[in-house]
This record gives sequence, C-alpha cells and structure tokens, in this order.
Amino acid sequence: MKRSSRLSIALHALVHLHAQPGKALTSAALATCLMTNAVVVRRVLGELREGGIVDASKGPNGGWSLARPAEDISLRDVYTAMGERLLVRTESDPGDVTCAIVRSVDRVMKEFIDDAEALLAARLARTRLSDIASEAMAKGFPRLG
Amino acid sequence: MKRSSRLSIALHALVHLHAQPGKALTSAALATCLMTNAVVVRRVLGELREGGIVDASKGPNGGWSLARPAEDISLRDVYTAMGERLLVRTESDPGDVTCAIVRSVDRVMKEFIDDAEALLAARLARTRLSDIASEAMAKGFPRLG
DNA sequence: GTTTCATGTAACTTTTAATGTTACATATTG
DNA sequence: CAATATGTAACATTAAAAGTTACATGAAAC
Repeated sequence: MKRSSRLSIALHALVHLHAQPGKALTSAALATCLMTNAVVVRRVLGELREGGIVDASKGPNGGWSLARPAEDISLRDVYTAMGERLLVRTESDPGDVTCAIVRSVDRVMKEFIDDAEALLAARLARTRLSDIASEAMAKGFPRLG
Repeated sequence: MKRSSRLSIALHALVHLHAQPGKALTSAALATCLMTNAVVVRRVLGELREGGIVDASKGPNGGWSLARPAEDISLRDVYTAMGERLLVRTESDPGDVTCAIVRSVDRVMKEFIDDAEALLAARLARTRLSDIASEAMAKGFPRLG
C-alpha cells in the first residue's frame, strides 16, 4: 500500500472484524487482505484499542475483534481515537515567527483549522461503521478464512 | 522553510504585496522575507497569477503586485487558485480496489471528502486578505525596501 | 539595439513524514 | 513448555514537498 490514509486502513480492517463476529482476526490475516504489513495493522488497530473501539487478545486463537457493535462506532470515533489529521498542517517555520505578518497568518489559519476540525468531526459523526459494512456486504466480499 | 503549507506562504506574500501598493516586489525580495527560495515564491505566486489574484511583470522595476484590492480576495479565492489540498488524500492502493470493502470505504470517504471540501471552502470564504493584513499592520511589521 | 533585470521553467538534490520490514520481548492458550 | 499472537523498538524504503542550480524569455531603461 503506497499512500492511503491510516483512516482508510482502519475502516477496512473494522469492516472485516464486523463481518466475522465472534471470531478474532490476526494482524497477519488482516494485513494480507489490506495489502499491507502486519506491523502497520498493529499500529493502527493499537490506537483503536486504546480508544476502546477494538479488543486485542494474545496467544492461540487471539487477534482483533470489535469492542462494541458497528452501529455504535461512528467515523468520528475512529478519527478521534487515531488522533488522525484530515487537515494538512499549516504552521510556518519556527524561525519565521518574529515576523508580525507570519504570526497573523498563523493565527488566522489556526482559527480556520480549529473551525474546520469541528466541521469535519460533525460530518464524520453522521456515518457509522455499520453504514459502510452493510453496503459492502450487499455487494459481497471475500471473507477471511 | 521546512514544512509550512503553500497556502501559508501565499498568504504571507500577499500581505506583503498589499502593504506596498503601487510597488512591485520581486521574487527574491519576497523569498528573503518568507525565509524561502525565489523559485518557490514563483511557483506559488505563478498559480495565483493564473487565478487572476496577482500580476507579474518582467524587467527592471518588475515583480509581483495584487491584481485587485485585498478586500476582494478571500482565502477561498487563494485556496481555489492554488488547487491546494487542505484535506489529506484517502485513496486506497489501486491494486486493492477489487475488494468490495475497499470500494465501499473509498466511496464513503469520497462522499465525506466532497462534503468536507464544500464546508471548508465556505469557511475560507469568510476571511479576506484584508482581514489578515489589517491585523498584521496594526502590530507593525518590517517592510521590504 | 543593447544592457539589465525580472519572471518562467526544467532538471536535479535534499529533506521529511509515512510506510514497510526485521527482530525480538511479552503474554496467553492448551 | 510449546505454539501463537500482540507490542514495540530499530532500521530501511518510499513518495511528496521544498530547495537549488541553470538558463531561456521578455520588458524596461538608457
């Protein structure tokens, strides 16, 4: 996987977990389906675990599973748990902040970014994991063994 | 300048142009103040020129100037002219789109991104170059010779 | 017209963040 | 204790942005 957002990776993994209720999926199995690496999966799902969205268990028959129903997981929950940034950063060079113009630009941009984050979060809250899952399932998809 | 957004660079340059009405500023002079390179300035302002926000003139006493009053330049105008992305990209790996889940995730994310772009553009439209400039000028700033 | 100065732009290098990889410690099941 | 999975550190790779160099093009001043 070259350049997809961690958010997309997370959602893809979560749909797989939702599709296999009661069965823990390993990082390795998910990595194969997501066309990425097991460590990358652990890094992403590790954040979701800290956010209480998924559970992880070690040992034989261990792996990842949803911590609560897909209906109760919004994209905002996932976004927040990951500390993900949907907005690109706009800070200026630290050596440049002695300039009053730079400070004003930074301040205006910060106000904008703060507003934008709130707007985005509100929009993300409107979509739930179950919305993605039901659409994907309606079309059929390969299950993990 | 290590990692600031092109949008910040553009706004910084535009405020300088606004502060020196009737006088064209060169890429080299702006680069010094923006703590970056003249070619970077030309690349950014070149897009604004195509968007009708600034004018460029060659030869002695040439350089960059605003194409219209700062009151008539919104952050949205600048954003649009630059084809800038405030949102990080979320596409999945092209080799992965045979998976129905990936396609559903991508579709949901695309809907979200489209909505988000509209929200951000509307928010950007509320701030004008003159808003940034008047704040910066109230605090004083170094003029370019 | 020639000199000077500025933009326009191509080609290349450097830098940075994200991602991928390897290796191994830790914990859990049976 | 053997097998298996997460957790994580350390390092390598990759891709995008920015920086740099070099030079062609065009406009003003003399």
